[in-house]
Amino acid sequence: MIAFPGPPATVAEAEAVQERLRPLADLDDPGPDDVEFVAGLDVAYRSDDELTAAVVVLDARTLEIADQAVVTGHAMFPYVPGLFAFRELPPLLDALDKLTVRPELLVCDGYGVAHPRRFGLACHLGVLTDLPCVGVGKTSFIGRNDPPAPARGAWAPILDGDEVIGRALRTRDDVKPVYVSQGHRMSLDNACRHILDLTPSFRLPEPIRQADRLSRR
DNA sequence: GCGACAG
DNA sequence: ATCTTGTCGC
Repeated sequence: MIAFPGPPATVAEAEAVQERLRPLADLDDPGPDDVEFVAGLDVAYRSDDELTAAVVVLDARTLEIADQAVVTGHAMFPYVPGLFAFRELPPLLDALDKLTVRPELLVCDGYGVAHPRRFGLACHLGVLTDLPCVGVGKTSFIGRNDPPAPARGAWAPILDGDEVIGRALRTRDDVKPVYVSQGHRMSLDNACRHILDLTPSFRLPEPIRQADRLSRR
């Protein structure tokens, strides 16, 4: 695990960190076909800067909880679209360190390469842990996409100009899609396959739902 | 120049 | 993210 350096002092510095780390994200590794344990990560905000980070490890086959960890802390960086990893990363890394069961795949809320500098939270988290990592956003951020067909499993590419940066993936019939993008060591195809497997009942993947639930307690 | 803008 | 009532649908 690479230690998280102190928070950047300025927006420009934070952007420079992303530019510097971007080449370290592995977008060519297709990633594992199967994993035993998957972790979902989420952060809830209590007030302006008090936050609670939660990580829940699930058995990827049964989707039962195998381990979990919570960390409360204070945001050391303001919320700036494109830079919110600098708010959530420190407590999330602390929570990951508290785990007993080691996940082989990370699923985090927010984006990976579908980001202004192609280095969203999922990339940052993946690079620092060197674990396969996928980003799942709940709302659109960067790029444009046609609405996918209404059936679960349907998807449409998220395009930034000619570049495919992710997929709008329908995880439930007739429910708005989630936005999947590569973080680290996992292809977009494989990522979407895993996300569908991890989303049997609700709109959001089970690891994220559980982490969200845990973070608000 | 003016909005839009993950959580 | 969070502040929040009722309401539609399975």
